[in-house]
Amino acid sequence: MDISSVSDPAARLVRMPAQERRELILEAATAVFAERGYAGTTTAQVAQAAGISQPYVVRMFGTKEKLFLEALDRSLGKLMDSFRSVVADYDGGRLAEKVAALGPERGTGRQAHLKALLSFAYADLIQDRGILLMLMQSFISGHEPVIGARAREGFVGIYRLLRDEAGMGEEVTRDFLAHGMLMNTLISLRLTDLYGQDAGADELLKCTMGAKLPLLLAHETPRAN
Amino acid sequence: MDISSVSDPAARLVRMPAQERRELILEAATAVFAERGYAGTTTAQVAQAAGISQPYVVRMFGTKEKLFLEALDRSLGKLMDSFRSVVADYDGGRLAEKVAALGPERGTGRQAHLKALLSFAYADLIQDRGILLMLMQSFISGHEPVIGARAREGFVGIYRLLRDEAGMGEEVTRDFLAHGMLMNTLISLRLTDLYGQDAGADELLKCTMGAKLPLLLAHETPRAN
DNA sequence: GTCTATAAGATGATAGAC
DNA sequence: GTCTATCATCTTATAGAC
Repeated sequence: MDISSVSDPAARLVRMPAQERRELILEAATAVFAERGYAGTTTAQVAQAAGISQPYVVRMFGTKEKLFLEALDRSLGKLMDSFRSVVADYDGGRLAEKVAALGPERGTGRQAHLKALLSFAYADLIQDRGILLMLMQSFISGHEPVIGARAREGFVGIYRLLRDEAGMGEEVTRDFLAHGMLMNTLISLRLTDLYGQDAGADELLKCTMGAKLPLLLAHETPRAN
Repeated sequence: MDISSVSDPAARLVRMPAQERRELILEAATAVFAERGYAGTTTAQVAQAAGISQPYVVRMFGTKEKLFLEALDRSLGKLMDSFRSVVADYDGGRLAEKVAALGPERGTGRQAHLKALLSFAYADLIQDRGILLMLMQSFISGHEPVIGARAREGFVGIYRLLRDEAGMGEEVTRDFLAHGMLMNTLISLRLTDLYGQDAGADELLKCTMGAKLPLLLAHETPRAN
């Protein structure tokens, strides 16, 4: 995703409904905050990515912090929506084929099935680096009074969704989260950049991502700078 | 760890050997970079934490980036030293008592034993938030040309150490790393701040940290700001 | 080895025009 | 709804004294 072209830079001064512009800015902000972090991102970078002026970004969201919070909420929302729809589809019997394709080595029973299905859904979702990295950025914001609090709420919310709403139980949820965190780290680190060049990186990626690796490598991941 | 008192602020203008001052600055830099990240940290904050002037920090390390790299290397070094010494002690039979105390539910055999022992060593090491958070900061620096490259090298180095040098094998190493990443996330997020106040947070912490939880809660974790 | 002074360049946010 | 101009602040790094 090329940050500088989230929207057409030539198309300035185009009036548009506030809600539409809002979403456009949030998408741009997600991409920039994701790579550069809260402190490392300037409102001018977000503005450029969204194709509008810097003061307008501030005008629309009040402060940089509020903009970050909205972008984080948006990512968390997409994640929870994705998980909820998998659970609903599984319970509605609409994933019977996918379940059959999983094979027995991933375990049997509802919890094991959900774990595998949700893991695929997650790998799918985080093909959008923006979403994944917004989460990662939130994880390291524990010390920030406002953002940190929201980050904790978000994480606990996902844990509850998985353990209680989806009914995966304590241990399965923990293992699911643990492997998710490892996937996060490998992607965030851009370990895929070393794929084919470093035997250790290759094996770690294969072993961690399994059948989901091709999805990752398909990424165009231009080193933003 | 109170950032503002890593060294005595009153003790200015005390001459000391360059190497000693270097280590002092690196320790201060680790604490500050850890909480606020690379972009969010100013050289003035590091200077204050180290009890010296801002220009002297720059003078000694050249640039903020070089300072960060040295602090990261220092943390990575401590981590690898810790892991290597566990492996050496295990193979030297010097951990027989600890192994016996593990109980059978953690598995038997060299790999399972090492996994459990290393996991305790890790929990011990990251009682120093600085080390853990420096690693986390490096994980999200994938897009930075210099820091990102070092971060990838460091991660692959640890993977190799565990898999090959320690002989834990692919799957066990992956699971070890995965659960380590989850621990990292919970600590970095300061989820312990919610302990006793949020049932979800409590159960996630207990389930993830197991016997290592008391270690975590013992922390004085003043919300730096 | 360590400091003070300061240059040179961002950056978040506000004011006010169109 | 959107922009231009601009302020006040902060930040890295350099120069040079002690």
